[in-house]
Amino acid sequence: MCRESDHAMTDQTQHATPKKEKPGNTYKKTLNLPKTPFPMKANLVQNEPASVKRWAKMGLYSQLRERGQGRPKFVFHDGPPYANGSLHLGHILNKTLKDLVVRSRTMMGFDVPFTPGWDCHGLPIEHKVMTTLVENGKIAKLDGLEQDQRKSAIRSECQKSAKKYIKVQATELERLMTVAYYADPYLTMLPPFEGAVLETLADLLEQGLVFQALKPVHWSIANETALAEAELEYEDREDLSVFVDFEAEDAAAVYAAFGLGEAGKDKDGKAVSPQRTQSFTEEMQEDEAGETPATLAPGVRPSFMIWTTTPWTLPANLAIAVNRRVVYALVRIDGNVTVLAEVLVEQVAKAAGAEEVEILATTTGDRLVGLRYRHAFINEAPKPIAEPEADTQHCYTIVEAEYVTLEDGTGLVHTAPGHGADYFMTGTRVGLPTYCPVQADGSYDTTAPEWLRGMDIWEANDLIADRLRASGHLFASSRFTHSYPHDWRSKTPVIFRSTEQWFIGVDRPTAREGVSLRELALSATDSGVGCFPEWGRNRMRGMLESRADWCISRQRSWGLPIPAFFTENGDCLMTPASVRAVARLIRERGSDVWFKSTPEELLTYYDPASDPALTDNPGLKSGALNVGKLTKSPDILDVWFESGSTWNACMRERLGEEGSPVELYLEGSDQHRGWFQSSLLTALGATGQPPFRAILTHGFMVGKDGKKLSKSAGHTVEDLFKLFGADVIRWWVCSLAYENDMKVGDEFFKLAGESYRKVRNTLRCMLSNLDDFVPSERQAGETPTPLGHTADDFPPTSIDTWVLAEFDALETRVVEAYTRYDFRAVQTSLYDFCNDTLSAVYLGAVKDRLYCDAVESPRRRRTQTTLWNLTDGLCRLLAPVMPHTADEAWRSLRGIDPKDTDTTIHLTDFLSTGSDRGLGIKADDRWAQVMKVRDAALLVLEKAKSELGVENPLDAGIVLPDPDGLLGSFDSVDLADLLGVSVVTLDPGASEPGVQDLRHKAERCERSWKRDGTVRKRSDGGMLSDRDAAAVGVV
RNA sequence: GGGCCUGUAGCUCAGUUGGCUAGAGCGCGCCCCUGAUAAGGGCGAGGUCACAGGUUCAAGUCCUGUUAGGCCCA
Repeated sequence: MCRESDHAMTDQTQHATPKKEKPGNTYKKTLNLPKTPFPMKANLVQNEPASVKRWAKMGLYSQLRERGQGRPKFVFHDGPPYANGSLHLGHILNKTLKDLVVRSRTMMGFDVPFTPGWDCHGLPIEHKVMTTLVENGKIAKLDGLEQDQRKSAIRSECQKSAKKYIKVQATELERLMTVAYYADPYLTMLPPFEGAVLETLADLLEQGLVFQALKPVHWSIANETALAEAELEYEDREDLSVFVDFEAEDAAAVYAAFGLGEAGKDKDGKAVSPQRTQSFTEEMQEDEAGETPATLAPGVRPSFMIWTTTPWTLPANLAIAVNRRVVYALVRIDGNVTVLAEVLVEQVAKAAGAEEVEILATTTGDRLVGLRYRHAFINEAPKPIAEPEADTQHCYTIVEAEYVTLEDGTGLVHTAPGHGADYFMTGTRVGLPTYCPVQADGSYDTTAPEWLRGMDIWEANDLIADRLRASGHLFASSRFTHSYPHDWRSKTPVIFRSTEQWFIGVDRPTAREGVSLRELALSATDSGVGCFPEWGRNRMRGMLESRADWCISRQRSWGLPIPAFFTENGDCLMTPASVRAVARLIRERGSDVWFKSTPEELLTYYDPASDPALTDNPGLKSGALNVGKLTKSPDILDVWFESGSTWNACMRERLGEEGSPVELYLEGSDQHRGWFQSSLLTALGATGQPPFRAILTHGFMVGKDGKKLSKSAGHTVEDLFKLFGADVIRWWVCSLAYENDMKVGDEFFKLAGESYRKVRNTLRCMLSNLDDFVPSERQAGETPTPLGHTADDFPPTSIDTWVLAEFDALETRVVEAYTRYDFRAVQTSLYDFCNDTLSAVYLGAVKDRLYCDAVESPRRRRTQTTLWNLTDGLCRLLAPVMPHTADEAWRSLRGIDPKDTDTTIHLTDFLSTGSDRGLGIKADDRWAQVMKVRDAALLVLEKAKSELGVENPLDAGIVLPDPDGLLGSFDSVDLADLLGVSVVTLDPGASEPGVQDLRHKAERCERSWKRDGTVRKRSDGGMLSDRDAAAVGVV
């Protein structure tokens, strides 16, 4: 039926047949051959969950805390992942790195409490919940509810979703074998946490950093609500696009900017136009462009031409932006003299069907900055209703902005700070008000020109175009199809509309230091905070220098309410005391209380009479404040403010003063703008001190090709555990150069699996030679020196001493690497030690004495003592990386009963830590020289293989050159075993190692296969060396 | 488009303040062992240090530009 398997069977038989009986097997049973229950196959998929269960049963985390009493604390803190979906590789990376920190510092003698956290509020969850509600039709019911009830209903769904994913992620994280306080994580949606966040907000208010201002947000007219980026759907839409001329205020200044010192002439005084003779005069400025005769004398008032697809925003135009580096042309087009980007002249002329086009002069954008213009249909710059005192002196000026491009339009950008994020930034920078005459329902308010008031903006488009055409300001117009954002629910077009938002000002002085948050943050970044890697400092600085005020309000349901109240007159009540009062209530009842209680109830703990902050505000002065008439703010806090407050709401809340500052924040490099920064700003604002002593960043996972990882590609975390096991995944993470991008792919996990197996087999090899070994009671502490061996029994020249000293060096190197968070160095050091020092050198060398020496021979017992200590120490160094395997091997070493759930390596320290101090054995300095000789000898041996036909090193002897008499101090059997040969002789006169073919010179011991020169026929008839004869008990 | 970062053998990475014939592990090839055996060991072949300029007696290492990629902005 299955031919292939038949073949396979045949093959096996064929291979099996020629296997001949080796001579000497009669003595095999007299050897001490390796034996161990520690399996070669790890079977991590089954065994890891058993370990996880065992640690849970023993209460490892709480036992660690108990043991940590009195130890110095290492204050470490978890940045909260978002409670949405299950874990991905990025989480695995981040959480494994954190666990390496927790476990290594713990084993270095610190108490490292570590509370995991989750970011629970926010749009992604709310959006997902809303999508589900829309899909299953339940939304209709909710939309019929009163606002607070509707929000409460949505919030309860969101909470369910967050809880669900917290559970999913926590399970996965425990499966990853991270050690943390999973019994009581911090969740940003828990009442005490929420209360503490609001208290941080109160601290910032106290410092004068929190204020209200207008800011444009995506706005759905249909639903009268603000929308986030994720709630937009882009669809094609046809709009009216218009080219509009805005006349220059000072024509002479414009001509001067184009190098036309005297109007109509270039720098050389040459007339730019034959018709032009008259010099530019003040009177000329009064001329209307339309009145200038067809002669088109350049003396006419020039215009700045802009292009827009949203004519309805023109009433809010407050500036025109240019790019400093772009070349602009002064052009005569069909009777007008206008300014636009030189490279776009042809395109614009074509779009308008202009016939007469002449470039009169050119200049660069920087020459235009600062020129003033007149609005096409508004005489005096308007002020926002909410800010009647707004400063309008900088309106109607040419400004510069980086976003000006030459892709379409005119190279001059209509800038309405109230109607766009870019425009808003520009407006803020140059001091323009955030003017937005559009109301929530999409109609113009009373600050708009009379002919627009109350009108719907979409209707206004045509009206405005007509008006511009009539006044001669419309250069051209056309229908334009472009991709335009739409509300995901109503499918209607979205607009940018300015609304009142809350901000944390980064340039406002704190009451405490009198210095701005930006300055505080920059100086902390420069000196107060450590950065791993160091370039994080630069990156952070750059981001702090350019960042804008922090908008902390969101118009959503799933979050922590901003505890502001409004009076009937529109005055706002949000003082440190009022916020603390609400915080107290929220600590007791959670933020849901905000949506279920009246302002009066919410302010139960608030006493206006004793609030000093009210005295400055005439509208709120005690007596003037009628709590019963207040309304609640509908806004919630930006989730970044919540996570940015964890240093307080988690760390100080749980550890008190000991909880700050945190020693280390460890996240991906995207958090330079995210969590690192939000935490830094809130802490500096609230306390004046940075929340962390150092930040460590890692890079991102990329595909095999070095490109961004696609979301769907690769395995799920569950798959990874099943395919490779958590220890292998962790070993892989440990091997990464995490400061850069890291490539992922199955082959990398497989590779990690192979090197894991190497480590495992090395441990197994040592364990298998300790099967008959019982550590003695003689040495105190956790690392007994077995069976009568003390440090005195380890002469500096013995090979055991050498390897123990190598281990000491390894331990120092590894612990130091752990300290520097250089886990890659940890991994390579550990691997190299297993692969090279142990597997290739030491274990090969001591095989003979372990197998062939009499069981109780001091030499054999000394080596076992060494192996025991090596295994013990190595397991400890490996424990942070592979918690399961290290524990498994360590328990096997001590012969711990599998049913024993109380004993684990994870309650021990590194050997070099505190009382667990190692043997402190010192090896001979000349070992380095011996190892060099070894390398040279192996090379010669390799040559002998092909030249002499000596294939088995035990058939050879080696003559080592020893000009300095250095090797004489070493045991020649040690030297021979190190080379795997039968004998070593020293020759002071030789310069190169030499090989002796012993096959015909010396008999082969039937038991040890060595030809050491002492082999002869024994009383039992066998050919044995002296050592083997003694071991067997014959003469 | 801007800020920060990365590019050294097929793969993953070391290469301190510029001074080596540029290293290691994996993989690969050849060989040994069969008493760590679905293991173990030895030897060997692989590199114009992304590319192009420049500084210097000397550059993987410093400077400039180009190119490919990543993160964050725009």
